[in-house]
Amino acid sequence: MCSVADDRDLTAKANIRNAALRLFAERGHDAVTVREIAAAAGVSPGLVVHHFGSKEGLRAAVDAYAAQAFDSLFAMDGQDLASAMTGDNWGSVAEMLVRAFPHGSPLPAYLRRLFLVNDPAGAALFGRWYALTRRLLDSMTEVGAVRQAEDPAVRAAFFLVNDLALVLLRNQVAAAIGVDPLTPEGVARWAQEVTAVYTKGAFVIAPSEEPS
Amino acid sequence: MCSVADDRDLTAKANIRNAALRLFAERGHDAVTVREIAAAAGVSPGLVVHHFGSKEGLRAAVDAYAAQAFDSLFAMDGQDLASAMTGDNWGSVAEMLVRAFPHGSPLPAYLRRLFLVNDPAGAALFGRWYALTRRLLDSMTEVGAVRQAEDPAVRAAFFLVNDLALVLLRNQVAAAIGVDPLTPEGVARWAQEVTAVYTKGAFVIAPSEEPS
DNA sequence: ACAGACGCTGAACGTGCGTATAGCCTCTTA
DNA sequence: TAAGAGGCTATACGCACGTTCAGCGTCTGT
Repeated sequence: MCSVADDRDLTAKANIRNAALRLFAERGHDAVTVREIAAAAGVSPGLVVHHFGSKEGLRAAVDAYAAQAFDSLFAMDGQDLASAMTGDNWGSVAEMLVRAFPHGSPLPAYLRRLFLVNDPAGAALFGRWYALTRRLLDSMTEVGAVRQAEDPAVRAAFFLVNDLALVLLRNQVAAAIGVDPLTPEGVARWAQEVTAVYTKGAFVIAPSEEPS
Repeated sequence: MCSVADDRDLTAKANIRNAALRLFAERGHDAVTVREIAAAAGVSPGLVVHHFGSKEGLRAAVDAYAAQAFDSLFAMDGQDLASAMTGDNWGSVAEMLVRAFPHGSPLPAYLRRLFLVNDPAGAALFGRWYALTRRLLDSMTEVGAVRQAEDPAVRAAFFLVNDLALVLLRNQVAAAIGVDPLTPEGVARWAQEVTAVYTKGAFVIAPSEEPS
């Protein structure tokens, strides 16, 4: 019964969890061995299973820790919702991540793993964020900050997916445009162009447009 | 010296490669064993290494096969470039994938893995597609089909990344909107809304907009 | 001071992996 | 028909993995 000590994260147990989080994010669960995690945390392999029961238990603990970190973005997003509804800037998941996590944090990469491995935790996270995006867009539509969507479900998915794509393809985007998009400078440059497309559009309407 | 027989893909070697492609796409290279690939192909494990030298050799062969399949999309995109420049519909990577690969093809999932693992092949593919997107947008800008971008490099990355996101988050999007976006029906519904945003925009311009 | 618990280590165990090897069966070629 | 090559299998080997276990030091409560 140690329900008090797990908040104070200065212990070896926390070191193991942090090392595992970083290694899992970098290389994936299967490609990381318990011995590597132990070495990175400066402890023996036996201590890992002593604290977490098994490698799978460690994975669950890391998942829970990351999920808590990501859910803390919800509260922040709740108050961002009001400012976003003014419509004067683009409040995105990527911007939230940049503001919430310091440079070099393994959490964006861990988020990427969650989505790309079809992890149930990732699916649940996507579902919550999708519902949030949908509600946000509905609210903004009522206020008149965004146009009425032809297909609200798809548009909410489109917006969310575009934000997440910046996290998922961070490295490739950085190589393409020369700036890491998950840095303050990078996200600013990204947001400027995205806002332009989202407000003014990009394609010129063709003269032969079908009314349908 | 068997440089003739490797085109005719009815052999056990091709079966092994196809089984490996499917399993690699579904679960990742490391999570799949040579014994599983052999069982899926209906051969013995020894035959895998006999034909491909090692598991890494098999991986390279599968990579080359997939790269060839994806590069074949280039030619198709070359002739799509002309139709896309008319501006009457949204020619995207996702639409190309839907048209090029039958339902249940492992190639979209394999593409997802390529990007997930920071594979050099994935980085190269992204680079080529980015250059293509950039050129396409430049051409369309000259013709007047799209507005002049404030930041052309970022806008090209934004467009490409949005398309790829549909591939990367296919399952999550399917769960959210109720339709697999990589089916003809799904991509049609997706394209309609995306085209609407790309042409008319989504956000209403706020009265207090900073010029700067 | 003593006893129990806890954090932690180092060595060991069993398993499943990728790979090597020896040999079988079936074609082809002369 | 004899001989050789190549597709293919069965078995086994060595290794690295996750996990177990006996035991060490230290800290805490009585």
